[in-house]
Formats: sequence, structure tokens, C-alpha cells
Amino acid sequence: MLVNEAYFAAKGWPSMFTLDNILDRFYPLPDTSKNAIMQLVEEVSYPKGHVLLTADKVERHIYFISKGIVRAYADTPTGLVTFWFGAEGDVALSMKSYISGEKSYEDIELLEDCNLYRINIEKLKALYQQDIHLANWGRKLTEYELVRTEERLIAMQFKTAEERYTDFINKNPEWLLRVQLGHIASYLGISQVSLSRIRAARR
Amino acid sequence: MLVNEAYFAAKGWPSMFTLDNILDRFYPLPDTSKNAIMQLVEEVSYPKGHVLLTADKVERHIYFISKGIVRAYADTPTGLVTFWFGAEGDVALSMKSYISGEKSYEDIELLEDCNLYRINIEKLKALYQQDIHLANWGRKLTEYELVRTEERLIAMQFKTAEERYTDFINKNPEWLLRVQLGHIASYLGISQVSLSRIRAARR
DNA sequence: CCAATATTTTTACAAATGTTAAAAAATACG
DNA sequence: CGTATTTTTTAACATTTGTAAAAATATTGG
Repeated sequence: MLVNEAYFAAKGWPSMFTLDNILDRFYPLPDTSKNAIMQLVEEVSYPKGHVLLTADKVERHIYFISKGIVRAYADTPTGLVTFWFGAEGDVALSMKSYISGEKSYEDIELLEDCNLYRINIEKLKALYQQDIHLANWGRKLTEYELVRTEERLIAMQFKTAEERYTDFINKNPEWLLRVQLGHIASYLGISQVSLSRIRAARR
Repeated sequence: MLVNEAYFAAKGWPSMFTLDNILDRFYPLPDTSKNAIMQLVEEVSYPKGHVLLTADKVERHIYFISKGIVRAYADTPTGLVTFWFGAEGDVALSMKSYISGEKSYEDIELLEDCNLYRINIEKLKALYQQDIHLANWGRKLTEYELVRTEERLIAMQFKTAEERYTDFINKNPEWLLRVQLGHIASYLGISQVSLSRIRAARR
């Protein structure tokens, strides 16, 4: 994808996220710990449209996105609502399955052909009990997600729909080229018609 | 507080959260680890109205609420917006200070006279590097906050103001007696007038 | 108990957002 | 290339929510 490469280069990122890049993103691991976790990793690839994990099922893996973009959505009385996008370097997971072993709240669907690294949750948690570096890595992983989730919550509570849209395109300019506006609208908590109005006002 | 005791009894909780109760809430700790963390704990009490921590300052402690109720709020263009309440058993902290050592986004103010346990963040993080049980305890602490934050975000994105209010009083019935409606309104992401309208419709 | 203050509700109107349906534009694919 | 399908925008109207100000209610402190 040419689009992605230009975007990565502009941010000074590698042109593809290797497993090494992704694991180091949260917490620097000594080699022995990194080897231990790499034992658990499986590489998988799925085509655009594939549903990575499904609501009302306990998901046994977490995924790291090496290439591609995905969305998490939930089935609500008003339709399918996207509440998360993940792209290169992000972790795609069901929080409920990962944290409390419960059924997932959401589907995660691939919006492009994706390369992913997959780790079995049960085995990962066993490592957390054996290796203090990995326990702290796991702590940082959750902290990272918490910061992102809190930012989203604050935006929903403090900001207007227009501000949330502006923030979205400033933070993720090329996502606009990779994701449908209808998905972005529900991610921002507004109808697609509202998003269209906001976009029209900015021209 | 009679109100609190009836509430605690109804939930099968202890009538006051001791440090022991609070520490075990996230993750069961072996005695040696529990002793290590207890070395760091200081008990503090402040009166209603006291500001526990302040926006734009790096907060060096996290607090566990043994007795009392507090709110976190941020100063926004539209006024002071409450975005979190904490009561007995909860952790009161600046995520930004705790996770990334940055300035707090919010004030935390005591809505009642409070008894708190305080832990120095820097010393706590040093323990995370030394004791695998505490590293996992810290992981669970963050996971617990993440689940709560994600639930809030989902409510903001998927639910109407009325549903959020209904959920609020179902989950925290006695908070209605302990917290001003104006604070609850901004917590729910609506104006106080809107909240009044919702309450009027329910009678 | 009373007066002062703070909080909550109500009212009237304005602004924002949602819904439905149709039109326009973009995309996919034979 | 051209048609079918999907996505996005626009329009019209209904509903929700916000703002400002006043009225009602509750709380506080002497």
C-alpha cells in the first residue's frame, strides 16, 4: 500500500511493523523474556471482510496488527456501531475476553487484507506469573489501552461532534482514505447525516 | 454514615474498606508482597471540599478511598465537567501522572470528609520491578480501571442520556443521596436542565 | 426559627442532531 | 466502458438537547 508507506515515512516509522517493533512499543523486554513471548506468537493473514472475533464468544487470542486496518463494532438497537479502529502497531482484542475471560462484546472485522501476530491469552497469562518483565510488559499494554480509552471518553464528554471530527482527522489523517465515513460517524457517536453536515461546513 | 453502612450491608461488603480489603480487591497478594506494599502506605484524612490533586500538576501519589466519596473534574470551555466519581474501595488517581508521569488533566475534590490510603507512585513502581506479584497486582489495577472506563465510553456512544441515568441510579443508588445532581448531569454528559427533564419524565 | 445561600426545577426559545427518503457521487466488476 | 451496487450528500421535517432566566425547593449557619 503506497498510502501507508508514505504515512509511515512521515512519522518516522518503519514501513511495516515487525513483531519486534510491536513488542517493544509498550515496554523494552530483555532478550530472554522476548524469546519467551515469541514462542507463543503465530503469524496469520486474513482477507478484507474477515471477522477476526465475534460477539458473544470468548476469544482465546489477542492480535497485533502488522499490516492493515480493522474495526470493532457492536450490534445495538440502532444498528452496528463502530467503537474502535486499529491499524499497524495496534493491539486488536476483546477486553472482556482478555481481562475477565468473558464473552466478547464486539465483533472485529478486517477493513483491509491484514497480517497479524496472534498470542494465546491463557499461555500469555501463564508467562505473566513466571516472568516479572512480561508481567510489567502486560501492565504497560493495559496502561496504553487505558490512556487511549480515557482520551476517547473525555472527547465524548467534553467535545462537540465537530471537534471530535477535527481531532480524528488530525490524529489519523490517512484513515480517512482507508475507512468508510459511515463507520467514522458511528465511531464519533453521530449519524452519518450529521457527519456529512460537518464536512460540508468545512468546505 | 448510616447511609453507607446500609448500602455496604446490602452488597455484602464490609462496613468500611480496610487497606487489606482494598489491596485484595484486584489481585490476591502473598503476605510478603502485601507487607512490602504496606510499608509504602500512609493514612490521610481530609475534610469535605479539600482538593486532593490539582490539574496541571504532576501528582506523586495514588489514593485508595477507605471512607467518603470524591469527584474528578476538568475545567473546560463550558465549565467544570465531572467525569469520575470514586467511593469506598475505589482508587483515586491522575491516570496521566500515574501512567506517564505527566501533569494531571483533572482536579479531584472531596465531596465528604474522607479517610484515604496514599501510596507514592515512584516507590510503587520500584516495587513493580522487584516483585512479580506486585507487578501483576499493578496490572490488575489498571485492567480494572480499563474495564470501568470502557463501560463508560460504550455507554456514552451507545446509550441515550436517559438510559445512562437509569444505569447510573441502578448501579449506584445511594450516590444519588451523596452527590449533587449538577455533578451527575455533567458526569452523564448532559446539562443539568436535561437531567431535570429526564427525572421529571420518570414521575 | 429565620434569613442567606445554594441547588434544583421549570419555562421559553434557540441550536444541534436524528430520521427518512431521494439525489448525487464513487466504486466494483463483468 | 458501462451498468449495478455501494457510499455519500442533500433536503425536509421531527425530536432532542442546550441556554438563559426565573421560580421553587433545599440547605446552611447564626
